Amino acid sequence: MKMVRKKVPKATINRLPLYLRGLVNFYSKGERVVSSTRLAELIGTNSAQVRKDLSFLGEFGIRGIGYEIEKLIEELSQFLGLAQAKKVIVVGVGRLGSALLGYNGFKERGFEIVAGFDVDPSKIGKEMNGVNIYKMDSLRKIVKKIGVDIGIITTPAQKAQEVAEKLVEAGVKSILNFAPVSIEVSDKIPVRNVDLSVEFQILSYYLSKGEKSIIKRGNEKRFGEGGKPSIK
Amino acid sequence: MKMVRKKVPKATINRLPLYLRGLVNFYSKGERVVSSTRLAELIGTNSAQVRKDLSFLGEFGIRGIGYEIEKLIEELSQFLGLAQAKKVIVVGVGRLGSALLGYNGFKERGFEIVAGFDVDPSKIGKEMNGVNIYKMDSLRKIVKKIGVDIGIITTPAQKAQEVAEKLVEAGVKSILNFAPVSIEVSDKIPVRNVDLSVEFQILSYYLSKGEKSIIKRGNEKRFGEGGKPSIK
DNA sequence: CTCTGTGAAGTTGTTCACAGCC
DNA sequence: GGCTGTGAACAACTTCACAGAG
Repeated sequence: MKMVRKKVPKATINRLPLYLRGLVNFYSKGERVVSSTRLAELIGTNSAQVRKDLSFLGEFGIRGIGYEIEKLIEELSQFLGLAQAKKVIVVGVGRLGSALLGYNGFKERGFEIVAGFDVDPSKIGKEMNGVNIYKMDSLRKIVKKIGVDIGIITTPAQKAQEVAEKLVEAGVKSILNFAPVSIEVSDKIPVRNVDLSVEFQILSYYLSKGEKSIIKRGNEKRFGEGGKPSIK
Repeated sequence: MKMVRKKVPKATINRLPLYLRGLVNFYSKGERVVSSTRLAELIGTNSAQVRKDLSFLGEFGIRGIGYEIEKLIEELSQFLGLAQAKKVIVVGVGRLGSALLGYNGFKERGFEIVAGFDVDPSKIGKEMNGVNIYKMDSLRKIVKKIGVDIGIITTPAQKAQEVAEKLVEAGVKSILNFAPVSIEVSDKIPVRNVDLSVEFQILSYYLSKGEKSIIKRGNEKRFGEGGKPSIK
Protein backbone atom coordinates (compact mmCIF):
# COMPACT_ATOMS: atom_id res chain seq x y z
CA MET A 1 0.00 0.00 0.00
CA LYS A 2 2.28 2.74 -1.11
CA MET A 3 0.56 6.05 -0.59
CA VAL A 4 3.21 8.59 -1.36
CA ARG A 5 2.61 9.03 -5.06
CA LYS A 6 4.76 11.93 -6.16
CA LYS A 7 3.16 15.35 -6.23
CA VAL A 8 1.67 16.06 -9.62
CA PRO A 9 2.55 19.51 -11.01
CA LYS A 10 -0.29 21.89 -11.76
CA ALA A 11 0.90 22.21 -15.33
CA THR A 12 0.45 18.48 -15.71
CA ILE A 13 -3.04 18.54 -14.21
CA ASN A 14 -4.05 21.06 -16.84
CA ARG A 15 -2.92 18.79 -19.64
CA LEU A 16 -4.46 15.57 -18.41
CA PRO A 17 -7.99 16.42 -19.59
CA LEU A 18 -6.56 17.09 -23.03
CA TYR A 19 -4.89 13.71 -23.17
CA LEU A 20 -8.15 12.17 -22.05
CA ARG A 21 -10.09 13.97 -24.76
CA GLY A 22 -7.67 12.79 -27.42
CA LEU A 23 -7.62 9.24 -26.16
CA VAL A 24 -11.40 8.96 -26.20
CA ASN A 25 -11.31 10.27 -29.73
CA PHE A 26 -8.67 7.74 -30.83
CA TYR A 27 -10.53 4.93 -29.15
CA SER A 28 -13.76 5.76 -30.92
CA LYS A 29 -11.86 5.51 -34.18
CA GLY A 30 -10.93 1.93 -33.39
CA GLU A 31 -7.39 2.48 -32.18
CA ARG A 32 -6.24 0.53 -29.17
CA VAL A 33 -2.64 1.58 -28.59
CA VAL A 34 -0.97 4.95 -28.83
CA SER A 35 2.61 6.22 -28.52
CA SER A 36 3.70 9.28 -26.58
CA THR A 37 4.65 10.91 -29.86
CA ARG A 38 1.17 10.52 -31.26
CA LEU A 39 -0.44 11.85 -28.10
CA ALA A 40 1.95 14.76 -28.08
CA GLU A 41 1.06 15.83 -31.61
CA LEU A 42 -2.53 15.85 -30.57
CA ILE A 43 -2.15 18.46 -27.93
CA GLY A 44 0.77 20.35 -29.34
CA THR A 45 3.60 19.32 -27.07
CA ASN A 46 6.43 16.80 -27.32
CA SER A 47 6.72 13.15 -26.43
CA ALA A 48 9.00 13.68 -23.44
CA GLN A 49 6.38 15.92 -21.90
CA VAL A 50 3.70 13.30 -22.38
CA ARG A 51 5.80 10.55 -20.87
CA LYS A 52 6.76 12.68 -17.91
CA ASP A 53 3.16 13.75 -17.33
CA LEU A 54 1.86 10.21 -17.42
CA SER A 55 4.71 8.94 -15.27
CA PHE A 56 3.35 11.02 -12.38
CA LEU A 57 0.30 8.77 -12.27
CA GLY A 58 2.20 5.49 -12.53
CA GLU A 59 3.82 3.27 -15.14
CA PHE A 60 1.29 2.06 -17.62
CA GLY A 61 3.15 2.17 -20.86
CA ILE A 62 4.71 -0.82 -22.55
CA ARG A 63 8.26 -0.27 -23.78
CA GLY A 64 8.59 -0.79 -27.46
CA ILE A 65 4.82 -0.55 -27.92
CA GLY A 66 3.15 2.45 -26.34
CA TYR A 67 0.14 2.94 -24.11
CA GLU A 68 -2.98 0.83 -24.13
CA ILE A 69 -5.69 3.41 -24.76
CA GLU A 70 -8.48 1.81 -22.78
CA LYS A 71 -6.30 1.43 -19.73
CA LEU A 72 -5.02 5.00 -19.96
CA ILE A 73 -8.53 6.38 -20.24
CA GLU A 74 -9.45 4.44 -17.13
CA GLU A 75 -6.43 5.70 -15.20
CA LEU A 76 -6.93 9.33 -16.21
CA SER A 77 -10.64 9.26 -15.41
CA GLN A 78 -9.87 7.79 -12.06
CA PHE A 79 -7.16 10.29 -11.32
CA LEU A 80 -9.29 13.27 -12.32
CA GLY A 81 -12.11 12.10 -10.11
CA LEU A 82 -14.46 11.50 -13.02
CA ALA A 83 -15.59 8.16 -11.67
CA GLN A 84 -18.77 9.59 -10.21
CA ALA A 85 -21.00 12.04 -12.03
CA LYS A 86 -20.87 15.65 -10.91
CA LYS A 87 -23.85 17.88 -10.26
CA VAL A 88 -23.73 21.35 -11.72
CA ILE A 89 -25.95 24.42 -11.38
CA VAL A 90 -26.01 27.55 -13.50
CA VAL A 91 -26.65 30.94 -11.91
CA GLY A 92 -27.70 33.53 -14.44
CA VAL A 93 -29.83 32.19 -17.28
CA GLY A 94 -29.02 34.86 -19.82
CA ARG A 95 -27.61 34.12 -23.24
CA LEU A 96 -24.52 32.29 -22.08
CA GLY A 97 -26.29 30.53 -19.22
CA SER A 98 -28.97 29.33 -21.61
CA ALA A 99 -26.37 28.09 -24.05
CA LEU A 100 -24.80 26.02 -21.29
CA LEU A 101 -28.18 24.65 -20.19
CA GLY A 102 -28.90 23.69 -23.75
CA TYR A 103 -25.69 21.86 -24.44
CA ASN A 104 -25.93 18.11 -23.95
CA GLY A 105 -22.24 17.39 -24.30
CA PHE A 106 -21.54 17.93 -20.61
CA LYS A 107 -23.86 15.18 -19.46
CA GLU A 108 -22.11 12.69 -21.71
CA ARG A 109 -18.93 13.55 -19.93
CA GLY A 110 -20.42 13.12 -16.49
CA PHE A 111 -21.35 16.71 -15.66
CA GLU A 112 -25.07 17.03 -15.21
CA ILE A 113 -26.73 20.41 -14.98
CA VAL A 114 -29.40 19.91 -12.37
CA ALA A 115 -30.82 23.41 -11.95
CA GLY A 116 -30.71 26.99 -13.16
CA PHE A 117 -31.20 30.13 -11.12
CA ASP A 118 -32.14 33.66 -12.10
CA VAL A 119 -33.78 36.79 -10.77
CA ASP A 120 -35.94 37.44 -13.83
CA PRO A 121 -39.56 36.49 -12.99
CA SER A 122 -40.22 35.69 -16.64
CA LYS A 123 -37.68 32.88 -16.47
CA ILE A 124 -38.39 31.53 -13.01
CA GLY A 125 -40.54 28.42 -13.04
CA LYS A 126 -39.78 27.68 -16.67
CA GLU A 127 -37.69 24.80 -17.82
CA MET A 128 -34.97 24.71 -20.43
CA ASN A 129 -33.77 21.50 -21.98
CA GLY A 130 -35.30 19.62 -19.08
CA VAL A 131 -33.69 21.80 -16.43
CA ASN A 132 -35.86 23.83 -14.05
CA ILE A 133 -35.13 27.50 -13.46
CA TYR A 134 -35.55 28.60 -9.86
CA LYS A 135 -35.52 31.95 -8.14
CA MET A 136 -32.33 32.95 -6.38
CA ASP A 137 -33.92 32.68 -2.96
CA SER A 138 -34.29 28.95 -3.46
CA LEU A 139 -30.60 28.45 -4.05
CA ARG A 140 -29.65 27.54 -0.55
CA LYS A 141 -32.48 25.12 -0.02
CA ILE A 142 -31.98 23.33 -3.31
CA VAL A 143 -28.23 23.08 -2.98
CA LYS A 144 -28.59 21.68 0.52
CA LYS A 145 -31.08 19.16 -0.74
CA ILE A 146 -29.36 17.79 -3.81
CA GLY A 147 -25.68 18.55 -3.19
CA VAL A 148 -23.88 20.49 -5.88
CA ASP A 149 -20.31 19.99 -7.04
CA ILE A 150 -19.89 22.91 -9.44
CA GLY A 151 -21.63 26.27 -9.55
CA ILE A 152 -21.37 28.19 -12.79
CA ILE A 153 -21.65 31.96 -12.62
CA THR A 154 -23.04 33.54 -15.79
CA THR A 155 -24.43 36.71 -14.26
CA PRO A 156 -23.42 40.27 -15.09
CA ALA A 157 -20.12 41.34 -13.54
CA GLN A 158 -21.63 43.42 -10.75
CA LYS A 159 -23.55 40.44 -9.34
CA ALA A 160 -20.77 37.88 -9.60
CA GLN A 161 -19.11 38.42 -6.24
CA GLU A 162 -22.40 38.34 -4.39
CA VAL A 163 -23.45 35.17 -6.21
CA ALA A 164 -20.12 33.54 -5.48
CA GLU A 165 -20.60 34.13 -1.79
CA LYS A 166 -24.11 32.74 -1.89
CA LEU A 167 -22.87 29.66 -3.68
CA VAL A 168 -20.18 29.00 -1.12
CA GLU A 169 -22.55 29.70 1.72
CA ALA A 170 -25.06 27.25 0.27
CA GLY A 171 -22.42 24.54 0.11
CA VAL A 172 -21.46 24.43 -3.56
CA LYS A 173 -18.04 22.78 -3.70
CA SER A 174 -16.37 24.61 -6.60
CA ILE A 175 -16.99 27.53 -8.95
CA LEU A 176 -16.60 28.20 -12.64
CA ASN A 177 -16.89 31.94 -13.20
CA PHE A 178 -17.71 33.46 -16.59
CA ALA A 179 -18.29 36.97 -15.32
CA PRO A 180 -15.51 39.39 -16.22
CA VAL A 181 -14.35 40.06 -12.66
CA SER A 182 -12.09 38.25 -10.26
CA ILE A 183 -14.14 36.74 -7.52
CA GLU A 184 -12.86 36.36 -4.03
CA VAL A 185 -14.07 33.39 -2.06
CA SER A 186 -12.94 33.33 1.51
CA ASP A 187 -13.06 29.58 1.74
CA LYS A 188 -10.75 26.98 0.19
CA ILE A 189 -13.10 26.48 -2.73
CA PRO A 190 -11.56 25.79 -6.15
CA VAL A 191 -12.42 28.56 -8.59
CA ARG A 192 -11.72 28.82 -12.28
CA ASN A 193 -12.32 31.89 -14.37
CA VAL A 194 -13.15 32.01 -18.04
CA ASP A 195 -13.29 35.52 -19.45
CA LEU A 196 -13.82 35.68 -23.17
CA SER A 197 -12.71 39.29 -23.45
CA VAL A 198 -9.43 38.27 -21.88
CA GLU A 199 -9.05 35.60 -24.54
CA PHE A 200 -9.67 38.18 -27.22
CA GLN A 201 -7.13 40.52 -25.75
CA ILE A 202 -4.44 37.89 -25.54
CA LEU A 203 -5.06 37.07 -29.19
CA SER A 204 -4.94 40.77 -29.93
CA TYR A 205 -1.44 40.95 -28.52
CA TYR A 206 -0.15 38.12 -30.66
CA LEU A 207 -1.91 39.60 -33.66
CA SER A 208 -0.29 42.96 -33.26
CA LYS A 209 3.06 41.38 -32.60
CA GLY A 210 2.82 39.16 -35.65
CA GLU A 211 3.73 36.42 -33.20
CA LYS A 212 3.83 32.70 -33.48
CA SER A 213 1.21 30.17 -32.59
CA ILE A 214 0.13 29.71 -29.04
CA ILE A 215 -2.09 27.16 -27.43
CA LYS A 216 -3.91 28.19 -24.38
CA ARG A 217 -4.07 25.96 -21.40
CA GLY A 218 -5.28 26.94 -17.96
CA ASN A 219 -2.79 27.85 -15.26
CA GLU A 220 -1.99 29.92 -12.22
CA LYS A 221 -2.50 29.13 -8.58
CA ARG A 222 -3.33 31.02 -5.47
CA PHE A 223 -4.03 30.08 -1.89
CA GLY A 224 -6.88 31.51 0.17
CA GLU A 225 -6.91 35.26 0.24
CA GLY A 226 -3.88 37.11 1.32
CA GLY A 227 -1.22 35.67 -0.90
CA LYS A 228 0.73 34.47 2.12
CA PRO A 229 3.99 32.99 0.95
CA SER A 230 4.55 29.35 1.70
CA ILE A 231 7.21 27.73 3.84
CA LYS A 232 10.47 29.20 2.53
CA MET B 1 14.46 55.75 -29.83
CA LYS B 2 15.32 52.62 -27.96
CA MET B 3 13.77 49.66 -29.68
CA VAL B 4 15.10 46.69 -27.80
CA ARG B 5 12.43 46.47 -25.14
CA LYS B 6 13.04 43.26 -23.19
CA LYS B 7 11.14 40.16 -24.21
CA VAL B 8 7.88 39.91 -22.31
CA PRO B 9 7.23 36.44 -20.83
CA LYS B 10 4.11 34.60 -21.95
CA ALA B 11 2.97 34.31 -18.38
CA THR B 12 3.02 38.06 -18.13
CA ILE B 13 1.06 38.51 -21.35
CA ASN B 14 -1.65 36.34 -19.93
CA ARG B 15 -1.98 38.53 -16.87
CA LEU B 16 -1.97 41.91 -18.59
CA PRO B 17 -5.61 41.73 -19.68
CA LEU B 18 -6.56 41.01 -16.09
CA TYR B 19 -4.72 44.07 -14.85
CA LEU B 20 -6.44 46.08 -17.52
CA ARG B 21 -9.84 44.78 -16.52
CA GLY B 22 -9.22 45.67 -12.91
CA LEU B 23 -7.86 49.10 -13.73
CA VAL B 24 -10.87 50.02 -15.82
CA ASN B 25 -13.03 48.90 -12.96
CA PHE B 26 -11.12 51.01 -10.42
CA TYR B 27 -11.16 54.00 -12.71
CA SER B 28 -14.91 53.82 -13.14
CA LYS B 29 -15.20 53.92 -9.37
CA GLY B 30 -13.39 57.22 -9.31
CA GLU B 31 -9.94 56.02 -8.29
CA ARG B 32 -6.96 57.59 -10.01
CA VAL B 33 -3.92 55.94 -8.47
CA VAL B 34 -3.29 52.33 -7.50
CA SER B 35 -0.46 50.45 -5.78
CA SER B 36 1.01 47.16 -6.91
CA THR B 37 -0.37 45.58 -3.77
CA ARG B 38 -3.91 46.61 -4.59
CA LEU B 39 -3.64 45.41 -8.16
CA ALA B 40 -2.19 42.15 -6.96
CA GLU B 41 -5.10 41.44 -4.63
CA LEU B 42 -7.39 41.96 -7.52
CA ILE B 43 -6.04 39.17 -9.61
CA GLY B 44 -4.79 36.90 -6.87
CA THR B 45 -1.07 37.31 -7.07
CA ASN B 46 1.48 39.36 -5.11
CA SER B 47 2.86 42.84 -5.50
CA ALA B 48 6.31 41.78 -6.68
CA GLN B 49 4.70 39.93 -9.55
CA VAL B 50 2.71 42.99 -10.55
CA ARG B 51 5.72 45.26 -10.45
CA LYS B 52 7.82 42.83 -12.45
CA ASP B 53 5.08 42.35 -15.03
CA LEU B 54 4.60 46.08 -15.51
CA SER B 55 8.31 46.71 -15.59
CA PHE B 56 8.52 44.74 -18.83
CA LEU B 57 6.51 47.46 -20.53
CA GLY B 58 8.47 50.36 -19.09
CA GLU B 59 8.63 52.41 -15.92
CA PHE B 60 5.40 54.20 -15.27
CA GLY B 61 5.03 53.90 -11.55
CA ILE B 62 5.83 56.70 -9.12
CA ARG B 63 7.91 55.61 -6.14
CA GLY B 64 6.19 56.27 -2.89
CA ILE B 65 2.85 56.70 -4.64
CA GLY B 66 1.87 53.95 -7.05
CA TYR B 67 0.62 53.87 -10.63
CA GLU B 68 -1.54 56.47 -12.27
CA ILE B 69 -4.51 54.43 -13.45
CA GLU B 70 -5.35 56.36 -16.58
CA LYS B 71 -1.79 56.21 -17.82
CA LEU B 72 -1.49 52.50 -17.07
CA ILE B 73 -4.71 51.74 -18.92
CA GLU B 74 -3.35 53.63 -21.90
CA GLU B 75 -0.03 51.78 -21.82
CA LEU B 76 -1.63 48.36 -21.46
CA SER B 77 -4.14 49.00 -24.24
CA GLN B 78 -1.35 50.15 -26.47
CA PHE B 79 0.83 47.17 -25.65
CA LEU B 80 -1.97 44.66 -26.20
CA GLY B 81 -2.76 46.16 -29.56
CA LEU B 82 -6.21 47.29 -28.49
CA ALA B 83 -5.77 50.71 -30.07
CA GLN B 84 -7.69 49.73 -33.19
CA ALA B 85 -10.94 47.80 -33.09
CA LYS B 86 -10.79 44.17 -34.13
CA LYS B 87 -13.17 42.43 -36.48
CA VAL B 88 -14.51 39.07 -35.41
CA ILE B 89 -16.60 36.41 -37.12
CA VAL B 90 -18.40 33.44 -35.60
CA VAL B 91 -18.56 30.15 -37.45
CA GLY B 92 -21.31 27.90 -36.13
CA VAL B 93 -24.40 29.72 -34.98
CA GLY B 94 -25.66 27.11 -32.57
CA ARG B 95 -26.38 27.77 -28.95
CA LEU B 96 -22.94 29.00 -28.02
CA GLY B 97 -22.41 30.86 -31.26
CA SER B 98 -25.73 32.64 -30.79
CA ALA B 99 -24.85 33.55 -27.24
CA LEU B 100 -21.66 35.18 -28.48
CA LEU B 101 -23.48 37.02 -31.24
CA GLY B 102 -25.96 38.30 -28.72
CA TYR B 103 -23.48 39.59 -26.21
CA ASN B 104 -22.76 43.29 -26.52
CA GLY B 105 -19.89 43.39 -24.08
CA PHE B 106 -17.30 42.55 -26.74
CA LYS B 107 -18.03 45.58 -28.86
CA GLU B 108 -17.53 47.86 -25.87
CA ARG B 109 -14.07 46.39 -25.54
CA GLY B 110 -13.22 46.89 -29.18
CA PHE B 111 -14.08 43.47 -30.59
CA GLU B 112 -16.86 43.75 -33.10
CA ILE B 113 -18.62 40.70 -34.44
CA VAL B 114 -19.17 41.49 -38.09
CA ALA B 115 -20.65 38.24 -39.43
CA GLY B 116 -21.87 34.77 -38.56
CA PHE B 117 -21.62 31.64 -40.68
CA ASP B 118 -23.53 28.39 -40.61
CA VAL B 119 -24.58 25.49 -42.81
CA ASP B 120 -28.17 25.39 -41.60
CA PRO B 121 -30.43 26.89 -44.32
CA SER B 122 -32.93 27.98 -41.69
CA LYS B 123 -30.33 30.31 -40.20
CA ILE B 124 -28.69 31.58 -43.36
CA GLY B 125 -29.89 35.01 -44.41
CA LYS B 126 -31.26 35.80 -40.96
CA GLU B 127 -29.76 38.34 -38.69
CA MET B 128 -29.07 38.13 -34.98
CA ASN B 129 -28.47 41.17 -32.84
CA GLY B 130 -27.71 43.11 -35.98
CA VAL B 131 -25.25 40.56 -37.36
CA ASN B 132 -25.97 38.80 -40.64
CA ILE B 133 -25.66 35.03 -40.90
CA TYR B 134 -24.11 33.80 -44.13
CA LYS B 135 -23.64 30.41 -45.68
CA MET B 136 -20.24 28.81 -45.34
CA ASP B 137 -19.52 29.15 -49.05
CA SER B 138 -19.46 32.91 -48.65
CA LEU B 139 -16.78 32.80 -46.01
CA ARG B 140 -13.84 33.35 -48.28
CA LYS B 141 -15.38 36.19 -50.19
CA ILE B 142 -16.60 38.05 -47.14
CA VAL B 143 -13.37 37.65 -45.23
CA LYS B 144 -11.40 38.89 -48.21
CA LYS B 145 -13.68 41.86 -48.48
CA ILE B 146 -13.86 43.09 -44.92
CA GLY B 147 -10.68 41.70 -43.35
CA VAL B 148 -11.11 39.61 -40.21
CA ASP B 149 -8.84 39.58 -37.19
CA ILE B 150 -10.38 36.78 -35.16
CA GLY B 151 -12.39 33.76 -36.23
CA ILE B 152 -14.38 32.01 -33.54
CA ILE B 153 -15.15 28.34 -34.04
CA THR B 154 -18.35 27.19 -32.34
CA THR B 155 -19.11 24.21 -34.56
CA PRO B 156 -19.39 20.58 -33.50
CA ALA B 157 -16.04 18.90 -32.91
CA GLN B 158 -15.99 16.96 -36.18
CA LYS B 159 -16.21 20.13 -38.25
CA ALA B 160 -13.70 22.20 -36.31
CA GLN B 161 -10.52 21.20 -38.15
CA GLU B 162 -12.09 21.73 -41.54
CA VAL B 163 -13.43 25.12 -40.49
CA ALA B 164 -10.07 26.14 -39.07
CA GLU B 165 -8.43 25.43 -42.41
CA LYS B 166 -11.07 27.40 -44.27
CA LEU B 167 -10.57 30.33 -41.93
CA VAL B 168 -6.84 30.37 -42.44
CA GLU B 169 -7.21 29.92 -46.15
CA ALA B 170 -9.64 32.85 -46.29
CA GLY B 171 -7.17 35.08 -44.49
CA VAL B 172 -8.50 35.23 -40.94
CA LYS B 173 -5.57 36.27 -38.76
CA SER B 174 -6.22 34.36 -35.54
CA ILE B 175 -8.56 31.73 -34.13
CA LEU B 176 -10.48 31.20 -30.93
CA ASN B 177 -11.68 27.60 -30.82
CA PHE B 178 -14.52 26.42 -28.61
CA ALA B 179 -14.87 22.98 -30.18
CA PRO B 180 -13.56 20.19 -27.97
CA VAL B 181 -10.71 19.15 -30.24
CA SER B 182 -7.20 20.41 -30.83
CA ILE B 183 -7.01 22.10 -34.15
CA GLU B 184 -3.91 22.06 -36.24
CA VAL B 185 -3.24 25.09 -38.37
CA SER B 186 -0.26 24.79 -40.63
CA ASP B 187 0.39 28.48 -40.67
CA LYS B 188 1.80 30.75 -37.95
CA ILE B 189 -1.69 31.76 -36.90
CA PRO B 190 -2.30 32.38 -33.20
CA VAL B 191 -4.86 29.93 -31.85
CA ARG B 192 -6.46 29.74 -28.46
CA ASN B 193 -8.66 26.94 -27.25
CA VAL B 194 -11.45 27.16 -24.73
CA ASP B 195 -12.96 23.80 -23.85
CA LEU B 196 -15.56 23.95 -21.14
CA SER B 197 -15.43 20.22 -20.46
CA VAL B 198 -11.73 20.58 -19.81
CA GLU B 199 -12.50 23.30 -17.28
CA PHE B 200 -14.98 21.00 -15.59
CA GLN B 201 -12.48 18.18 -15.45
CA ILE B 202 -9.78 20.31 -13.91
CA LEU B 203 -12.24 21.43 -11.26
CA SER B 204 -13.18 17.80 -10.78
CA TYR B 205 -9.60 16.95 -9.94
CA TYR B 206 -9.31 19.63 -7.29
CA LEU B 207 -12.70 18.64 -5.95
CA SER B 208 -11.74 15.03 -5.54
CA LYS B 209 -8.42 15.97 -4.05
CA GLY B 210 -10.00 18.36 -1.56
CA GLU B 211 -7.41 20.81 -2.87
CA LYS B 212 -6.90 24.47 -2.37
CA SER B 213 -8.04 27.36 -4.43
CA ILE B 214 -6.80 27.81 -7.97
CA ILE B 215 -7.22 30.60 -10.39
CA LYS B 216 -7.10 29.74 -13.98
CA ARG B 217 -5.12 31.81 -16.38
CA GLY B 218 -4.31 30.86 -19.94
CA ASN B 219 -0.93 29.44 -20.79
CA GLU B 220 1.12 27.08 -22.95
CA LYS B 221 2.95 27.75 -26.12
CA ARG B 222 3.82 25.90 -29.24
CA PHE B 223 5.50 26.74 -32.48
CA GLY B 224 4.17 25.70 -35.87
CA GLU B 225 3.56 21.99 -36.12
CA GLY B 226 6.31 19.59 -35.33
CA GLY B 227 7.45 20.65 -31.92
CA LYS B 228 10.92 21.35 -33.27
CA PRO B 229 13.11 22.42 -30.39
CA SER B 230 14.61 25.88 -30.55
CA ILE B 231 18.26 26.87 -30.67
CA LYS B 232 19.90 24.82 -27.90
C1' DC C 1 8.27 56.34 5.65
C1' DT C 2 5.98 54.54 1.28
C1' DC C 3 6.02 52.27 -2.79
C1' DT C 4 8.50 51.22 -7.33
C1' DG C 5 12.08 48.78 -10.04
C1' DT C 6 15.18 45.07 -10.33
C1' DG C 7 19.22 41.91 -9.79
C1' DA C 8 19.68 37.62 -7.36
C1' DA C 9 17.87 33.57 -5.30
C1' DG C 10 14.55 30.18 -5.39
C1' DT C 11 10.99 27.33 -7.50
C1' DT C 12 8.52 25.14 -11.02
C1' DG C 13 8.22 23.26 -15.43
C1' DT C 14 10.36 21.40 -19.86
C1' DT C 15 13.61 19.01 -22.64
C1' DC C 16 17.57 15.99 -23.20
C1' DA C 17 19.58 11.80 -23.44
C1' DC C 18 20.01 7.37 -22.38
C1' DA C 19 19.23 2.92 -19.72
C1' DG C 20 15.90 -0.72 -19.78
C1' DC C 21 12.37 -3.52 -21.70
C1' DC C 22 9.69 -5.38 -25.64
C1' DG D 1 14.68 -1.22 -33.74
C1' DG D 2 10.93 1.03 -31.27
C1' DC D 3 9.16 3.15 -27.34
C1' DT D 4 8.79 3.98 -22.24
C1' DG D 5 10.55 5.92 -17.81
C1' DT D 6 13.52 9.06 -15.58
C1' DG D 7 17.59 11.47 -13.55
C1' DA D 8 20.08 15.45 -14.95
C1' DA D 9 20.53 19.72 -17.50
C1' DC D 10 18.17 23.56 -18.88
C1' DA D 11 14.76 27.20 -19.23
C1' DA D 12 10.92 29.84 -17.57
C1' DC D 13 8.73 32.00 -14.02
C1' DT D 14 8.11 33.74 -9.26
C1' DT D 15 9.53 35.65 -5.00
C1' DC D 16 12.91 37.97 -2.13
C1' DA D 17 15.15 41.73 -0.58
C1' DC D 18 16.90 45.98 -1.01
C1' DA D 19 18.49 50.31 -3.42
C1' DG D 20 16.48 54.50 -4.91
C1' DA D 21 12.90 57.97 -5.79
C1' DG D 22 9.12 60.78 -3.93
